[in-house]
Amino acid sequence: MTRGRPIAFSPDEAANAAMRVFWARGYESASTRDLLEAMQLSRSSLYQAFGNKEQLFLEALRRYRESLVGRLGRRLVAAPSAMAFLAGLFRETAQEAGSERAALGCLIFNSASELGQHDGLPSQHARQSIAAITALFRQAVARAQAEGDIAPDRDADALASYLTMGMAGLRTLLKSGVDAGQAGQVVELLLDGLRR
Amino acid sequence: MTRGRPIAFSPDEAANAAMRVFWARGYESASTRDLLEAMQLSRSSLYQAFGNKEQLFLEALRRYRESLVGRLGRRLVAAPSAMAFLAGLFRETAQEAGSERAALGCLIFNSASELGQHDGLPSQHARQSIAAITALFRQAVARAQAEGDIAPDRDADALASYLTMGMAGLRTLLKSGVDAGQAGQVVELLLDGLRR
DNA sequence: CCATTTATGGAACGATCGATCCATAAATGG
DNA sequence: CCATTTATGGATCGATCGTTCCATAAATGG
Repeated sequence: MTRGRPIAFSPDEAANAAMRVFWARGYESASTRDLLEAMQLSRSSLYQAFGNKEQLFLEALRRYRESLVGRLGRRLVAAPSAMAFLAGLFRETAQEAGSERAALGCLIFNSASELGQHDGLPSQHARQSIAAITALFRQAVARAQAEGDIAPDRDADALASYLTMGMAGLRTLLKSGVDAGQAGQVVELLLDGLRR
Repeated sequence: MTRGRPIAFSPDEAANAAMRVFWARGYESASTRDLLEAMQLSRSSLYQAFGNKEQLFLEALRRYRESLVGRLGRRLVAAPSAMAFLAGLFRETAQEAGSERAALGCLIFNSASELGQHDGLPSQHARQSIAAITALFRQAVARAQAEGDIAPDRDADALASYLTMGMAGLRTLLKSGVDAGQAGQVVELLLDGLRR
């Protein structure tokens, strides 16, 4: 059935390598040289397999979103309570302070900041990803209300946006070099805002 | 005293024009072509007057910070109460939703996100600017405590960082295209977290 | 074993990047 | 008016950008 020379690389691993490059350097600043080196393939193969830089970036955004939302969704389902999930997520993020991971930030928020309200597909994708994060937070808030940890009369949509704002702001603080102590205190204040 | 041909442009206006370009496009994406066009001067004049792109960017960051911190400082002093200052600032920012101004974001947070924890002077400058914003918020919180709007036993430093996180997160939400209604609700939740 | 198909390596493309250089313009002090 | 000093416009630099193209390698089906 298949004819011709078979590819000598894993498209999956190559795409993940590209994602890491975009994550660390941003869309514009990530050069094709950087990408080729990290993906360990030749120019021809990159363009043959992924089209061009923008399409490769879209693939990276897609993978990042799918991985993030999937992981958080599973974690929410497995958590003993939605509030425990939210508190754990934000506290762990605060604990990243000072690490290389903290310096990376989040590819979605990074891209939203870099691309803003552009017309292109990457910008649209980033905005949709933020909406997906907010939707996940909304699920968590609704469950926390059902579990009695958040008052049922509070606006779940507003609280979800509040959490998205909190995560975006927290990631900015971590990028600006805030220490784990400060980040932890901020997160506790953020969580207090949830409980009442 | 002064010899030679006088400059035919206003360095002050030129620097402000450069600041607006960096604000709208980011550091790396702002090309010297963009800058020259906005500043309305020739390459020679730019390099003669401002050194190079990085030094011009530093000047832009310096001006933005001075303008922002100065304006907010005056506004805080003039406000009937520190809490009124904070509520007004965040509510007005939320009202920018959907506007071109909202798409621009804040040059300081934009730069912190783009440059992260780099070694260079621009990154350092952005981090110091975030610290300056937090310091201003701390003043406001301390005054609000003295004025009875925030309980005196609360940690002013933590609340100041909480506000910086809130502003950074709010700017990200605005960039991602959230509407004024959602932004307004988020800000009210943020302000509730201040009062208790 | 040959014709066909696909992947690969690398040269090369035009465009643009930030930066430098030089001839010329336009002011000054003497 | 002339010598000097500084600013300006524009050509030009080497490097790098994203992308395309072509010759070659490596697999397949017949």
